Amino acid sequence: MDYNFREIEKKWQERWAEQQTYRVTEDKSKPKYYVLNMFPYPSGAGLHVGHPLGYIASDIYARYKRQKGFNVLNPMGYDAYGLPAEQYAIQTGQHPEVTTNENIARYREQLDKIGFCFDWSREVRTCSPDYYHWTQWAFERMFEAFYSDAPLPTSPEGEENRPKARPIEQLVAYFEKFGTEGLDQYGVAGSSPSGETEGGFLFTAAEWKAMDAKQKSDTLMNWRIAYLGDTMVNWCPKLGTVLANDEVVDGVSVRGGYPVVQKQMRQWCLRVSAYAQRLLDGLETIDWTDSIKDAQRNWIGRSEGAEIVFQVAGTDQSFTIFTTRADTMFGVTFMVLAPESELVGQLTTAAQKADVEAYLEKVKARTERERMIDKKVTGVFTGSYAVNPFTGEQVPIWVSDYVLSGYGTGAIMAVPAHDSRDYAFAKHFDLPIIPLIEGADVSEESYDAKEGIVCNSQGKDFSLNGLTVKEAIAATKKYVSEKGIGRVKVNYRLRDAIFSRQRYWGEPFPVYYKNGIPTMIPEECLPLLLPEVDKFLPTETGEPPLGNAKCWAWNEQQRQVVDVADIDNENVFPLELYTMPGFAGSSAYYLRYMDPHNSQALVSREADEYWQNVDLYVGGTEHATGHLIYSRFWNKFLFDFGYSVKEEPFQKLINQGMIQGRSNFVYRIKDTNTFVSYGLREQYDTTPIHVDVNIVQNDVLDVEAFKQWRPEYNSAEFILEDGKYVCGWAIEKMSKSMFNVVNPDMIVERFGADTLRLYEMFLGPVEQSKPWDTNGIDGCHRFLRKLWMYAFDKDGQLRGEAGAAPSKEEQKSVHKLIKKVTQDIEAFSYNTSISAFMICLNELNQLKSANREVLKTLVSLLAPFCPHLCEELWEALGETGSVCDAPWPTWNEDYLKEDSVSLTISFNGKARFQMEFPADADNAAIEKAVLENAQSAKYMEGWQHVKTIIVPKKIVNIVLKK
RNA sequence: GCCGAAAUGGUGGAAUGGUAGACACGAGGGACUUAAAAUCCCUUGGCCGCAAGGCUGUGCGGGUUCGAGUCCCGCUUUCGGUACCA
Repeated sequence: MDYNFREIEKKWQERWAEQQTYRVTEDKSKPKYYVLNMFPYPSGAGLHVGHPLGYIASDIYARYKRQKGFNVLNPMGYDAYGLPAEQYAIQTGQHPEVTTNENIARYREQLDKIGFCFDWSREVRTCSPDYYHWTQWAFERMFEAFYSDAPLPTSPEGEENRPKARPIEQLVAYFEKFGTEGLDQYGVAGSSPSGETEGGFLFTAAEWKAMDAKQKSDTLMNWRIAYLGDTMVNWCPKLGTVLANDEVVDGVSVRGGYPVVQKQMRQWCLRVSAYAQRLLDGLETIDWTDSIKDAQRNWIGRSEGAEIVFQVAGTDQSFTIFTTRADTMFGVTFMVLAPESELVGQLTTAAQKADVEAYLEKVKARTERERMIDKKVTGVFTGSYAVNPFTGEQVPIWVSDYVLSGYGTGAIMAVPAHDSRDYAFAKHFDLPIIPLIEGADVSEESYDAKEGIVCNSQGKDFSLNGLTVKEAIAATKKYVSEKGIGRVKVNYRLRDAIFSRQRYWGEPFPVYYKNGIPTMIPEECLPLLLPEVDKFLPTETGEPPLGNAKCWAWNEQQRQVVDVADIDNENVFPLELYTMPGFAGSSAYYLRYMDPHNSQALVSREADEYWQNVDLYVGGTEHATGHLIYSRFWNKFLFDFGYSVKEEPFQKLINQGMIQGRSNFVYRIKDTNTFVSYGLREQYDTTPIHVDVNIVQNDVLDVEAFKQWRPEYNSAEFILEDGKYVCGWAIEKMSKSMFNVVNPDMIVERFGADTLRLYEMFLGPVEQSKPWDTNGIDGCHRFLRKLWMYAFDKDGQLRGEAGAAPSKEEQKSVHKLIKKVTQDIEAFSYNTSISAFMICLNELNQLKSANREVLKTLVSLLAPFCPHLCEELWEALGETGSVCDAPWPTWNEDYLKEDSVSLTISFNGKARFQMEFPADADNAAIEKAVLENAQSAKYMEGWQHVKTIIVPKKIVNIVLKK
């Protein structure tokens, strides 16, 4: 009887479904363990062998933990909103929901064939109203919140004294009482800074009270966590929508590759920046790789510096700059404003007006892409001068696009001697360069390093000369604060997330505009369903696709969605036409899995307290600065209001590597239909052509299949080597156009799911990117067949005597395996543990072993990797229940002890020969024996013995000298 | 530019500072078989040698150490991330 994987896998997949083997409930008698994969976007192309890599890795860990006695939550779902389905809808008129459902069905079918232990009863889809109900709900909660470092005087008793999000009513009450007076001291996060150096956005309680509803609404937008703001956005004209920074790569959209331009637009935003410090601090508490943590740290971009106020010469106007190099105040030779800065208009003199305006026009016309490719120095003088508060000197104020409006204050002091960008600018416009560090040569380039001794820095009542850069920075900060010409300031690179998209296929905002005031749909009326539209394109007037919806207005009185034609009715108001971005639905899905069918809350308190947070999260590094930041932010927000019990959502993170494709090539002789084998191609003038890897085996082309592959190759002729056509190969991205896509279904059909699972893990470390090469899969398949033959004889009878005890050698081999596999799984080193299985089985076969106890242990250990086969063997062994509940074996060190040890004897570090010693021999005895050994004498002849180093159980090194 | 990861046979990859190349693929040879499939055995980093054995070898150059693929310093290359962040 052979190993019939097709029958076995079908049988067990059916049985698991029938018996709901992987269904999990909140069982308080067991410790919990939460394993999560980043849920997939169900694309039309289906899965290729690269996709399940992470799922298999986490599935193995989930099964292992279950066997260890944990109650394991391992759910799966779909990130179902997205551009491809919508683009497809625009082209074909097919509703995105239809395509999405089809794709999901296909994904599910493919996933089911691989034998995952997902609890499908907990499946979530971001596009399902039960689900996006809670996405909308969270948005409303963020709208009704602001962020402050400390409670306000108007906060109720018992309000937590830590930086957190709080109900907006507290801020409103504060305005009622104090206006913006003194608001600064509570560290309130707002997009329009209320600090005294900024000016412009201060109001008294009386002024607040005098505001009408619209003005109050507009004002509060500056503090809400979810707010409407005018921001520069990445606008993709071709897609007709804005995109997040992580949706734009090299100035083009990730989806579709269309050009992206900068544009000022009124958008919904999330005040992620308020959480910058906590997002940074939280990294210390979680178990992620340093590379991902670093990526997030860089993205958040904390920098400590100072804000310093400069007066504009001849006026009473002033403006503030941010610098991390306060020590270079004496080297400031000009100032630069960002083109978008409001100051540009204020500071441009009449004489310079035309030049400045021309420059602004030019800058505006440049796309992000052009700016990135062409970094030549440009700028224009405003005509105004700023006064250096340290020296009283006047320096010109310029405008240039190398200064960004969104960072710091949108204005800088330029120190060309010690900043390479300022240096390039100064050289281009011939502005002075003053070196401030002893020995720094700035004739060719700037000296940017923050080290050295400061010079040329003597002011009226203040000198930095002789100090190190570090000391000088500190001294300047102190001076600036004391003199009231600035303050110490921490800046973050992290921006608020732009939260609206001009698309159809996304969560609708639960917002209507009541006389122009954005108003939330009452919580109890959620979810607000995505309306039907006839066209998925923007409207003729350029509004987003939801503008095509007929039934898209809100009747406040009836509390329901009504026809837009009713808008004349005084109770009917237009609904928001924007939809939410992709990351909206993927930001809190891990919480929903805990309690997916709850219609009263995102997650019940009880379920949340049981499951806490994700213990092991598996996914690709590409989400380092997108999803993994948004999710952490979102969860922290929910944590602040007690909706989530843990501040960090993902305790441990494993990043699986990418599976690259391995393409094959045939070589066509130019202008013929003759193909020459790889080894002979040099003799001809050939063109390499991609050939479908599925008709190539071990780099040998199936010539007949090739002729059938495409009509033009019907009459192809071949020049063979050794009777074979050998193909060339290369490692490339796995993609249809390279004909190197390997489909997991095909592998499952040919070798079985257990072989696929084993091989994907055997390929190399989970975290590492590696090419897929089907060639090696035989080895894994062979191992499973050998295991089958270990279990059964030719007649299909279980080998070995029932109840027979394993021999000492068998025990030793098996316990070695238990130890190795257990330790390797804990370290996610699956490839080496699979090797250990192979070694163990070879040892057992050497021993002519046939023992059911041994088999039972092997099956228990292999079950996480190859569940179908192990279920079959488990059943054959007469065990009841599923093998996923087989207790994890433990090893006994006694079996691993050796009677004797073989030591390598080396001389001056060079290994020469082996000697056997009793396991309990002491070092003195070993040294004596080695030195007296005849072989040793040979190597020691003419040398003098210095010392002997003995590494227990490994090596004896004799150190000699002449 | 900056940050991060990596570099080991024909290939994927193993090696708590202790015999480099485990395990697997591929290749070569052999056994069984009418044949094929399957299975089993041997060889397989390079060089020298009939052999015993020797030399050499983990991207490059130094260093620490009795001993370095592993640690330190300086490079090269590749891959990821990020980019006028003052």
